[in-house]
Amino acid sequence: MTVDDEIARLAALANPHRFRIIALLAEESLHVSELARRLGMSRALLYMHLQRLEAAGYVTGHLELSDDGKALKFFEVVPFEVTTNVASIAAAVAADTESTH
Amino acid sequence: MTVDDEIARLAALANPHRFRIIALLAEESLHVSELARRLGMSRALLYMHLQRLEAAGYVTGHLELSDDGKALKFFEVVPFEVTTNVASIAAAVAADTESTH
DNA sequence: TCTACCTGTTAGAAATAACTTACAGGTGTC
DNA sequence: GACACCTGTAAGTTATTTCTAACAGGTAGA
Repeated sequence: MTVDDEIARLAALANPHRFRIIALLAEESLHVSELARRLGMSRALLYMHLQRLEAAGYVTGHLELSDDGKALKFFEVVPFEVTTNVASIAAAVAADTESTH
Repeated sequence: MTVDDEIARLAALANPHRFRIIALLAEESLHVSELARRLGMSRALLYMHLQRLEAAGYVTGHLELSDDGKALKFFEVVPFEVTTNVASIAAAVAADTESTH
């Protein structure tokens, strides 16, 4: 695990909106507009946060066709476990300085 | 654990400089100027990062008097283990919404 | 006194993240 | 056609974080 990777994983989680997104999706898979309604935030903003979460691998989205023919983008959580401690950080930094030299 | 607390813990780690600071201090306790020299960064900037780390409880600093009478501010890591997963996030969000109502 | 260290703070610039507004396009129903 | 849903993006603003430059003050030795 490289430093950039670990930081990306941590940074993607470090946001109150994204916490609430994960908490909601943990209960049930929801499509974007419904999620925006429940969280009381704009769809455009939600998209940004979903992109960050998806880029880090915490959630995944897929288009689904509803009964009445509408295309809905559903998102669901990808179970994860992020563990960071002194040793893992030291190892990441060491791995980085090794590869650069 | 409240949402703000967990986010503060995660955000405090999510920075390459702070990773390197922790990695260095994991090997040995160092004073600010020496640390700045090894990392190749300005003291003012280092101070900012150390404050964030100390505020989150990852490092701790104390003044120490050297043999020749100079006051040196040494920092050392406080062993930690940060674990985050879907359940812990859901719990934090739930605890938050409980207390607000 | 001058030099070489050290701690500590502040004001402002620069870079990044977060957020808003405003689009364009689609399907189905009244 | 008008309305009520939906996805998706781009431009521009605001807020936050990060970083620089500059300062004030201290001790010890040549």
